[in-house]
Amino acid sequence: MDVPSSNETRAFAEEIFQKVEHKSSGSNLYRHQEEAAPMLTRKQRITCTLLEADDDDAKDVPGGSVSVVDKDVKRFRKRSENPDDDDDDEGSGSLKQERRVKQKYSHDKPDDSESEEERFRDQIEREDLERRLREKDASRIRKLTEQKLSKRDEKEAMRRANALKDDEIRALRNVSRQEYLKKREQKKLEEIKDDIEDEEYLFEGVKLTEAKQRELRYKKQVYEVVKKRSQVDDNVNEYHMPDGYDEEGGVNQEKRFAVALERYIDSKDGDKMNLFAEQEAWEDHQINKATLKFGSKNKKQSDDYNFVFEDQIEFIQEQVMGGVDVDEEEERERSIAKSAHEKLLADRKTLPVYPYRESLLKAVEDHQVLIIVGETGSGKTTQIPQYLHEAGYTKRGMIGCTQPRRVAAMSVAARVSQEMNVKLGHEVGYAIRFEDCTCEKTVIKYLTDGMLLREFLGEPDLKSYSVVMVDEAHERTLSTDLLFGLLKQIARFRPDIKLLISSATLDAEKFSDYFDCAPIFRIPGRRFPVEINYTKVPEADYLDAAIVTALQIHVNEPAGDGDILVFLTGQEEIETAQEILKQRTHGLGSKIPELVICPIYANLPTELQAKVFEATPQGARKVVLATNIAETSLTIDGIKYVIDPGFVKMNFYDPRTGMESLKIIPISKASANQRAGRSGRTGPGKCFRLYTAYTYYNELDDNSVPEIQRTNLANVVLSLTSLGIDDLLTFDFMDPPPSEAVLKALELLFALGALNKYGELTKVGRKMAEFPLDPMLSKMIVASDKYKCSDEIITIAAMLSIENSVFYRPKNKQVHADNARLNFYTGNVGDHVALLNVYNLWKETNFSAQWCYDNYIQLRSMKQGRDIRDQLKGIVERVEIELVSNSGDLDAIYKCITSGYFSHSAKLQKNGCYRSVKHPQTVYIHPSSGLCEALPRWVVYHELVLTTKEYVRQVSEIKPEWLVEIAPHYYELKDVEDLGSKKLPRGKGRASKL
DNA sequence: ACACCGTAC
Repeated sequence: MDVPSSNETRAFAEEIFQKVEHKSSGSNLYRHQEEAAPMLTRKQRITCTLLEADDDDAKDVPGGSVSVVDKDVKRFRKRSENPDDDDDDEGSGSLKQERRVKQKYSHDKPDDSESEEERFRDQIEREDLERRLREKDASRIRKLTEQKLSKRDEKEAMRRANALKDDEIRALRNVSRQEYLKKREQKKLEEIKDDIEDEEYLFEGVKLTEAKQRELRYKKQVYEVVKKRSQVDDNVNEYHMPDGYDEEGGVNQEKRFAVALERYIDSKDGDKMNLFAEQEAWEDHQINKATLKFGSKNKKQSDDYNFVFEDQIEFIQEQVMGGVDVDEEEERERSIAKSAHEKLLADRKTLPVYPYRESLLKAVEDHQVLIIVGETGSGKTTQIPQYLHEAGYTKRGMIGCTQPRRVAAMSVAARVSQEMNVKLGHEVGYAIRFEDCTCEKTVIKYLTDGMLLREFLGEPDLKSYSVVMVDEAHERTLSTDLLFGLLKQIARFRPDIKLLISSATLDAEKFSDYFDCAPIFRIPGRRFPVEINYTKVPEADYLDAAIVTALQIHVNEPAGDGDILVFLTGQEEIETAQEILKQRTHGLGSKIPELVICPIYANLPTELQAKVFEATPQGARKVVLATNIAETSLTIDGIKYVIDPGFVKMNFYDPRTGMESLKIIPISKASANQRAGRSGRTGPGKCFRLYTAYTYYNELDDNSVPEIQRTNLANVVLSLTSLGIDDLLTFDFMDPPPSEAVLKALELLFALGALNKYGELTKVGRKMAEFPLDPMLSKMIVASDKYKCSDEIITIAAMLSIENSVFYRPKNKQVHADNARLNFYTGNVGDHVALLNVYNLWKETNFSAQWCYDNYIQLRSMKQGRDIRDQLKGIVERVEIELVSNSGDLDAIYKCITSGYFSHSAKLQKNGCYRSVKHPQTVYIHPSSGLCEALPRWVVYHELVLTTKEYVRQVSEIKPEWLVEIAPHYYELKDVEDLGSKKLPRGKGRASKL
């Protein structure tokens, strides 16, 4: 190959240029003229030579091909003949300004004392500066021109691609699609054959690298498979080649050929690499599918999967790293590595974070708090704790790394334990609710952020930790936000503890500001390019637009090249979209390839969720209709297209009314980028945003409202109070919650008896803080001691914490599901007792899965409920509440519920709606409740949610006199005495003293 | 006439 590419030359030249400029700036230049001047000239000469090598562009640079030194001399001669002629050059504004400054500077010096030589030197300096500025302008212009050119190329490529699509559409109309596909496939086949022959000829007698050999083998395999299929299989629909290489015809062949040659030599040209990587990824994919299809399906699959996975990692590395030395060395290292573990170690070195190991350790050494910014896949979560361990930080205590999700904590811990070649739960462990997989030996501990928060309660200085890393901090969960405040606090009196805040966002300055200007350490990520498309005009109906877009992609893009992911807002919307898609694809029949529709949302039963992870059948395409669950919580392989309508359903809590509202709101820019990124996980992807670019740049917020500002804080306030933080209004939150919400929480805790009038924790409050539940539920459990029904109450508490996912109600079987649910309401009981019945009946069947299935109950939620119940049982014993059962006395249970929920009372009105007592407001019983038709006079409810109406959910009937009996500090007799009268109670009289 | 996500010693 010839000299460095033009890009490289230019970059080098610019770099030198900057150094020169830096060196010459300021007064230094004048103080060390003798030193500086010759150096300048030499460096300039190098720059110039380099620019000359870059011949195409050099012509655009004024004077670029003329030797600087010669020019200088000429210009000086001219100047010395005509020293006052200063206006022959037309500089930019900044140039002129700089010149003026310079002149002023030289005027400051007394003119008469200046020797001729000094003036000469000064002039050279000035000329130098001018020339440099001019060159800078030139390079900017050059860059702009390049950009323009590449844009033009892009347009051209797009035009060609569109022309092809038109072709395809025409083919669809005129010829039968089958015929068209067949033809195209044959053409493809010929192309592959040519390609293989070409390469074989080219590489004849050359010793090939292993990768190259494999590549050739793949190509042959592909050829065989395709040939076989085109001979045997008449159903072309099931399989055809992707469009990717039709677009550029012969030119592209050349490119591919060139790339094949340069592959291990020239890695600078990103586009070529992408093109190749895409093709290779496709080939790998196809071969894998072909081999999988003929192999046994149930076993050995994991091995095959691993094999492919590694190959994919390999090709990712080539994209990121490239370069002849590194690659071959790696190749050697890999082929030498025999055991799986050695391979893991080799993989570790290929992660983007690896080159930063030393500087990272240095930074951690020098600073107590460090903000780490790195894209997903940079290896920060798995590698950094290991580096710190290797550097000896674990001698003083554990390294804790928090994750917002349980699965993440578990899987990362498993991966790291493999890499370190230790058993999971020994040196490397994880801690999540219900599962503590650590021991005394544990030095690296992955845990959920909520879990670390709980650990704070038992160990307020976290002395067993030497390093705490808060991962995925940009997600700003309630727990991470609290951890920020607490960690910042302990960092002050524990100078030995190190804090790492890791985030994927570019908004790291905010984190840095919060942690007293902590330094930001950036690790470049590894990612495939994602092409982003906006709509031209705003779309009125995003659901319809999403469906149309999905079908467009399905028809226009080659089948088998990647699946589609659509972000919708909720279960109902997903079900609607599913039906419409089914209808439309059914209407098209066999004209288009098969479209597999996979819904996914958190409340979908596990068996149905699994469908989304199954491999897409050959020749078909999967379209995944997902809620926000696909944004962060789960990753689906094979997604190439993302459709983003730009909306999300979010929960907002209004502390004034105590009402939660589920609102569909536009997403944030951060969210939009996260969604787009889901398409570029395993190869180049495309994202279709169903809103305009203007909307994105001008109407979307940068980040979503952090959870702490839109949630009920009762639990948070109780936890913090039990940590001894009593002044919550001045607590150092990164984004403080509205003070109204804090006050509301304090008010509630006071009413529940958890705090005294000085805001201090009471005995009851201390007990309540032990429970990982809402304070109202905790109070209910604490009160059960008095009513002797703790056994039932902890079941109800456990069931209420999973309330929304107990009953499964699919759209097409709503009637069946509703009938099944009625069985639990026999005896006209409230929702609380119905939940108790569900649990007890399930327990009687010995926790049968079949029983759940028969009764439209979610097994997953029930299991979770059982776990929570077991945990509560343990805590109940510890806080010395007697565990007794009193199943006969339902009134005791209702009274117990009232002890926690007296503030959530509502009274029936004449027209069938309810009016909440404390903050007068019209509410309705949620249609899912068993009491929505019975309409009892007085009820307590678990929660108040605004969806389409103000609904109260999980309702039980109570007697009004209980309110006064149980909460005399909250209700007076006159609040409930108008029991018999039909008159509406006046709002004025009901407000009570606190 | 109806439900986003995730999490808690």
